[in-house]
Amino acid sequence: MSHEEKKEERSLNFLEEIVEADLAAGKYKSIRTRFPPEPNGYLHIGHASSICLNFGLAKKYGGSTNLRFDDTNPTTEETEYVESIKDDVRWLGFEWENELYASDYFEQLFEYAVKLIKNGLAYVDDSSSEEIAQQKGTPTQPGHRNKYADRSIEENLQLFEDMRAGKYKDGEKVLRAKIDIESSNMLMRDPILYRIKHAHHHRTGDAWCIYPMYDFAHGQSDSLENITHSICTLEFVPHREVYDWLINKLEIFPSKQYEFARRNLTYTVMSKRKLLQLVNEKHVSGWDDPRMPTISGMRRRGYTAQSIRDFSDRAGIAKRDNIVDVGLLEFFVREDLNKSALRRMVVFDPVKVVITNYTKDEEFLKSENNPEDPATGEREIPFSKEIFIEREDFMENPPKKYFRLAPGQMVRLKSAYIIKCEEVIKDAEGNVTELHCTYIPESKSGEDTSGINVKGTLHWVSVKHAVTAEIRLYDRLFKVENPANEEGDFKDYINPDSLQVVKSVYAEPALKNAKFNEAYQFIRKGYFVLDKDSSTSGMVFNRTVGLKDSWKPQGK
RNA sequence: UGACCCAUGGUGUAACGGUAGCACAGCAGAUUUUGGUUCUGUUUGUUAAGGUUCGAAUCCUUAUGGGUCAACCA
Repeated sequence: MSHEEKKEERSLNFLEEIVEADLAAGKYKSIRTRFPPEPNGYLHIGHASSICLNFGLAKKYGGSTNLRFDDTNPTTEETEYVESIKDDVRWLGFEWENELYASDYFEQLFEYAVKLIKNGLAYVDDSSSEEIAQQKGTPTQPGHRNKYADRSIEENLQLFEDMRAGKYKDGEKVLRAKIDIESSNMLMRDPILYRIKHAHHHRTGDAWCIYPMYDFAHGQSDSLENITHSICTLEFVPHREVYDWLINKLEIFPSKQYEFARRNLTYTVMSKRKLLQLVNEKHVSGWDDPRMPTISGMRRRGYTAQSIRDFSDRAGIAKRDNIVDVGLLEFFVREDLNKSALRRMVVFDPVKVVITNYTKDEEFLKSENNPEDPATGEREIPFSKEIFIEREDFMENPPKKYFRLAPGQMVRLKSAYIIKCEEVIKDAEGNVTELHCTYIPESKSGEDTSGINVKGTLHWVSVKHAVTAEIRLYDRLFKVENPANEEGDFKDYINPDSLQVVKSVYAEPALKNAKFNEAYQFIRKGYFVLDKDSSTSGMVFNRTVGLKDSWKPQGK
């Protein structure tokens, strides 16, 4: 029996295995992870995977997670990004143990550098950027040291102090670790530890004019925070050798780095550099454009935190390159929204239906707010002699399995009556302008005694009661699955039809009370949320995702 | 002509020397006052060649393919 139970459990990913082994071996009493964004852009769905991974791991094994901003490059980093990142992590549903900054450690890092110099493991190099690159060799050719590598400890100490004191201009000197200039790992060829940048830092202001490089900040910050498992993406694999070397020489807490493959998604790009380009060159309206794969864009689009967490969990992690079908993400939003979205009827492209035998002025019909959740109750929908239906829900010459309206055919109007199309009215050009129908009074929804069975059910809106709204329909941002892999500029593959705006759609009056952050399902159309561009003069809805549509017009 | 990482259906991810499974997608059907939901069934896979073993997706070797590394970015 316990055997059966075990088989039901989801197996561990490779990081969970490492953590369990470490815990079992008594290596740590509890684990500590960190999420270390650089505040130079907005978080995207790839980061969400990392967030879910780091916070999820700590949560699962009773540890904690720090939010640490990797802010060692003052020229690209801004407070605006810090705030958006904090918002996004909170919105995703995670709480950090401590809010920390690599810049908190600048003084400590400086002392670490001094220690290396005193031990003859770092030196000040006066070479230019080009010279250093040239002397470093190539991946297939070893590098060679220059004369500065032979400077005395005393001289190095003095020079490094002078760098800090601002005696030199940007680029005049750097501090380098003395590791192995001939290593097959280029990152071990005396990597730069500190560079001079007379730049204003978003937190330390003008206190410093030298800033540590990633390799001399990240591992040390991990160590200072007693991070047990420092999880990063694959491109940092070669950095691990430097990471370990520095921790070893500095004799500080031995944090360990583990790498996993970053999450890629089809029909979008996932690098901050590319996303920044889309924003700066106005291909999108901003970082939170609903077409962007950013957390803020997806939130505005109507994605729920739950669906993103489910996605990250289900997609899993491993060490091989991957590109997940965006359809998986859409599956999880639909799954979540189906349970929670309030149903409303909205006609996007109307054609008028006149119910010729309807004699009442109007009546109010009841309809469930969400068939998946009876607790949401019912609402009233006004019905009258003239209604709108979707233009695509009528065909004069329908194909075989067309369940909608056609001359002489009957359909059910959702939560109302069955109607029959009697006459098609056209203008001079032959366009359908009106449909004249009759209704079956005994077919009223909920009290149908007509005995008539129809295959199709349409959504509709009473003409004189309709309210209008603007809707924004989004499609994939790029025309190809992996724009980053295509020839030439990735921007050449932008989908010109990724946004379709319909200025005026017709909705049932209940939609007038739509609230922000509440999901709606426009019946037979898709899931929508109110956009922040809405005002008292008009509502604007974003389509989060369409409904799954298994109808194939071409039958056969 | 280097080093390192990786290779399981269309996609993602399991199987830890012993029946290749799960999710999405696809296909077929049932139910349905949303062509939605729900339910049922189903197609498709271990990069290749050797070796070790009673037994290999798993271990070894080689090949092939993909990725990463030559920012004073992270």
